[in-house]
Amino acid sequence: MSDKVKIIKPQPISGFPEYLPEIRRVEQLWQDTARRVFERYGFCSIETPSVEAVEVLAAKGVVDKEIYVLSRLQADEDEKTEGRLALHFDQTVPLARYVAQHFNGLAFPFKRYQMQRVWRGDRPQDGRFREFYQYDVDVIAVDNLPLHFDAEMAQVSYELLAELKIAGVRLHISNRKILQGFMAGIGVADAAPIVRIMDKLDKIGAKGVQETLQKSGLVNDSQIEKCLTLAEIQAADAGEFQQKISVLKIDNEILSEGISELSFVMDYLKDLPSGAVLADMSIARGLDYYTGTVYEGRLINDPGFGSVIAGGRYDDLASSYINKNLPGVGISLGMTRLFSKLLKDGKLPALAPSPTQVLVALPNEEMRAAAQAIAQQLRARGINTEVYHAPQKFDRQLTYANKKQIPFVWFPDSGQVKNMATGEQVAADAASWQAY
RNA sequence: GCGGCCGUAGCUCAGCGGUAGAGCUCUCGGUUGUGGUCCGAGUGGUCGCGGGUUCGAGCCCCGUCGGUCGCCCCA
Repeated sequence: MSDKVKIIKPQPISGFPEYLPEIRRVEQLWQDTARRVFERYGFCSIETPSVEAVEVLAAKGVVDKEIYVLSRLQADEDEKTEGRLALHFDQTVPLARYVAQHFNGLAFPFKRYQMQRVWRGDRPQDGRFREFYQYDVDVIAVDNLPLHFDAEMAQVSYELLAELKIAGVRLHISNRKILQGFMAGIGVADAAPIVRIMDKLDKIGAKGVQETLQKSGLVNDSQIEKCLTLAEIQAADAGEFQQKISVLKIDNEILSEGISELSFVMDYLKDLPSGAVLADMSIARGLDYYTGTVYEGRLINDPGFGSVIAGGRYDDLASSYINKNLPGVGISLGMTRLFSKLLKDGKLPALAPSPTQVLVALPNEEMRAAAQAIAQQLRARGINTEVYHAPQKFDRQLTYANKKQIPFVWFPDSGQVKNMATGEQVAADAASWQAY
């Protein structure tokens, strides 16, 4: 109580999410689950610094307007130009740098997962943050990386979502070579801008894509028709995909290669539940460096929300940092985006704000040692236990347990345990008591 | 970076020229140290900030900052 102290009004920083304990516990549950699933497939964990040298981040010619540069509040002029550091905007570039740097210390194919925050200076929006978690899974090999890994990425992603009981996400898969070969086959020189428009198919519809392409003036009507035909191809399995794409009748070597690769991947995934993955020719993520398989996870019921998973295969990932040929394939799960969506829709599991299972009540100061002894016995048996901090009236202590949703309260004076959900109270022994 | 909407209590919002409100939260109480439900009472706001119009501004005008939605781009 002072009118002299200047209060700095606490307020959230847009684009930098933070949660109450009960929500954070769900986030932790996601992380624990992801770790278990990734390790089940033999991926090991690495962690890289939050910052990289600006020149490392910029090596792939990424737009730098979204990169946060790090500087001290009072930096000398020469520090501002030399050896600048910036927050990483993804985990693929740091991985490439890491692999190049530790090349001799790693066994290949190198399978790693990485669950860190990344930063982008983009304008925040629904589902778009400036600081967010990505769970990245990648495999990097020397010279040759078997296609099985491309399928494994989809499999791991699916398995994680299933384990988290997240329904409504579908992984769309394509292959960059198909678009590339197709564009060459119909006589388009610069595919990128056209592909970017085709990518909006699910958002603006076939008509929207057609009109946008017409307005762009980059392609003629006959080409537009072919582009639309291609973009609208979706298939649940390899057989359906080959049947649908064969009607295009475009002869191009790269196109054929892409078709065969995508068929292989889809065939490998045939045992996943139907609807889990979908071959989809309209997707066009990461035009800059993906060279083969590309993935994009979208919400089935809200396609306009944006992608929650993105990834793909890239040849020579680390060529900017080492003179080796290191092909890789990886997938990045945009967990903060997905998390915020489920939170908003009320679809996250409801957890208590505290991990405490038993609150040992404190009747009076004389009982403190006895309360502590009970708590230690329970903790030794793996039960999360806390002792109430002060000898207050029991209604205060119970209110505390109630607010933290602690399921059991132990009364050391009577030697009884109260089940907060049922109100039932029974005698118990800390050496053998079971919660349920 | 460019356009539309919005800033009132801790939270969600009502009030749209004339004494600043509701619900939820929070605190206390409803005798016997036993919570949640229910009932009662109470705390809490220079109405984002600065200027202007007016007898009078939360309300109208200008500016500014912040938020939000869409576009670009992306997880």
